[in-house]
Amino acid sequence: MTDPRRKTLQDIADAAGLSKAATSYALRGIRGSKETQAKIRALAEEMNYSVDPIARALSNGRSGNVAIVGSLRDMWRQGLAVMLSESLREGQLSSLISNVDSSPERERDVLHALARQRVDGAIVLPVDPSASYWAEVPETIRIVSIGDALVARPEAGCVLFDNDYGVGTALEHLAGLGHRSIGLISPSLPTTPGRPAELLAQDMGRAIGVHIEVASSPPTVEEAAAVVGDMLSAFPRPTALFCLSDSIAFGAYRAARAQGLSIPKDVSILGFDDSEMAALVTPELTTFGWDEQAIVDAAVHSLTADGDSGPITFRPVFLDRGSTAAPAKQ
Amino acid sequence: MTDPRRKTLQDIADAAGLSKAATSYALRGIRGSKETQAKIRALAEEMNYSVDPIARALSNGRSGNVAIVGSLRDMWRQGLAVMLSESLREGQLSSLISNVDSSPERERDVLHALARQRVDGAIVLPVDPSASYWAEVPETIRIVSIGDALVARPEAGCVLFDNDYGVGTALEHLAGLGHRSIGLISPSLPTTPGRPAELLAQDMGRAIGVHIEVASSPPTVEEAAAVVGDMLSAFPRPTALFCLSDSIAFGAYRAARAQGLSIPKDVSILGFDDSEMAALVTPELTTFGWDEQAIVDAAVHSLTADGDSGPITFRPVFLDRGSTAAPAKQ
DNA sequence: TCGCAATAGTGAACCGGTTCATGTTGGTTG
DNA sequence: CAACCAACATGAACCGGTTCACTATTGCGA
Repeated sequence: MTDPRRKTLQDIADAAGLSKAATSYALRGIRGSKETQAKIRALAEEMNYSVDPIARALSNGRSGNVAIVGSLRDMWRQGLAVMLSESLREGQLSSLISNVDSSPERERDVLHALARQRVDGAIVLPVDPSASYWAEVPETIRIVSIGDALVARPEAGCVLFDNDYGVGTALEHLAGLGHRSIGLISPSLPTTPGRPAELLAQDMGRAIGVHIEVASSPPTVEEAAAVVGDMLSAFPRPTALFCLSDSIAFGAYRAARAQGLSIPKDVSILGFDDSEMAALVTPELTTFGWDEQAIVDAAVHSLTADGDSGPITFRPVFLDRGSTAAPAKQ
Repeated sequence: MTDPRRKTLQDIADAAGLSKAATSYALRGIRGSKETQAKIRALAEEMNYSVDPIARALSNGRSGNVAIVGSLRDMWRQGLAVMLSESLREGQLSSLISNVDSSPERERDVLHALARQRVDGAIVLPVDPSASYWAEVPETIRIVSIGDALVARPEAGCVLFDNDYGVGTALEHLAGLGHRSIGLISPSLPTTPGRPAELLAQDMGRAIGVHIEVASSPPTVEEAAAVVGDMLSAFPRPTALFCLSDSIAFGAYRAARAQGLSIPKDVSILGFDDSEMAALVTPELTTFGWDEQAIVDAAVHSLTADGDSGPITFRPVFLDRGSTAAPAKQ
């Protein structure tokens, strides 16, 4: 591809002895006789022509780019982002990936940048689903959120998780083992009120007589270790930890070990997401798994399909491995 | 942002009572009096105007997009990709991330797609650095490769790893413990000849009287477990495994356990990359760490800086933890 | 044989910026 | 006072497609 100059539509038109317009239509199979279309296609192939996506974007208003925005510091979300971008590519869409850490400010900034970036849509793993800035993204940009519905943008598509089931199963499991004091560590913001999982857990805990203490932590092993460390130094400390992401659970492993607590004898740990590493730590992490590909497909479908197909909910699968047990007598 | 219609340059020009041209120059501070520039800037701010990146791209030939291409299935590379995109964003560049798994065919396809995608440059973690398709990307697209130099494209920037040091240190360490038969599992292609790390290891092994058996594996825990499983079922089996990525090392953990081998008593395992999980598995993984941020900065700088600044080489840091020991008497 | 619709193809306008070649000022200088 | 040079500002062309409104053919049924 020594690329002396990119071929343009005009070049093809000239070679075919047709007008630019006819060539454009033919290439897209919109008008013109079958023979003309075939001829033009062959010619384009032969001359190694391909439409300039930028020119097309300027002309018809769609860039073919989709933004993927979220807190992409833990491995599960990073993996999901990569899967999303792959799925989008199959639909001829490019993906612009932006990590916003766990910061709502960065989320807001990235969204504003998006508005001028001319993306056709966005798939988001929202940091703050209740923020008002979601309404500030132009309606022309279609949004699909994963994990939480965007309150300020009810028309956005969403792919939800069955928190009722997940939290219910987790609490039943732990309560069934005899735990009465559970720490819940969530990757969401401490300031965000009314996040389903936490509230749900507290309600359910109250119903079955289990005390639930809530904390939040950035979703990296290191930072979670610090948060969990604090929680475990309290007295009396919780006998079980329900971590809403595997990365946080791994941080809990580290914190527990740093304090000389053995898992699951001294403290039970429950994760969420079933990352690649869950079955590899010792003891193996009890966690919840997903069908990630199905989640990805649902999100992409919801973004690209015509009618908006209401929220879709996925139910996690409980994977009982080795990191929970009955609490030691205290 | 109810966005009745995006503001255009013409709107600003009209509001300012100036021509489109003058407005364009003023906004970019290229021409016009300081007062005019300030006035226009203020007006643009006030009217919530921002240039349409697509129109600009069409006009001046640069899209402001950079592609990040590589085998992004292991956590270390995924993390690196996210860091790269963040660093690029600080330079006002958007990043298009494409995973090509470990497949040279997909790498080629993605590169071809890139050529028509109008990216300004690409940062690649090459799957097959010796492939000829690297030369097929138009010269107008600047390329920086991380990890290996692209033989077919000598003018590309590159950020290299000090394989001499890494492999040397690893072999010395293992040989020093008494290992005489080492398995080397690399994430690169089995078909790719002359990859530095493997050849180096074999040369060095020969020099110090250690047998080195080479295998390659996709960089996911699961797939690596299969490859290592085969290696460990051979007789006599290697007493130590040098895995060229942590993900592969974790796969080796799984394979060793599946065969009832204890680490490091029955088999020593050495990783590479010092992922977040390395210190969390049991026993803690002995591995090599990087200054990822420095690598990212070097790559981005090499892509955006004016002169091309020759290859930069990073030296890994040996992190001796608990996954290696002297081999058991056989 | 006529009339009419469907089909093939065309020139020109448009998307929203950048840039070039060309005015138009005002102030300095011989 | 004419001549000249900055410094500013401008109209028009351009980037490479899409699309609209319109003309020239064709084929078909009445």
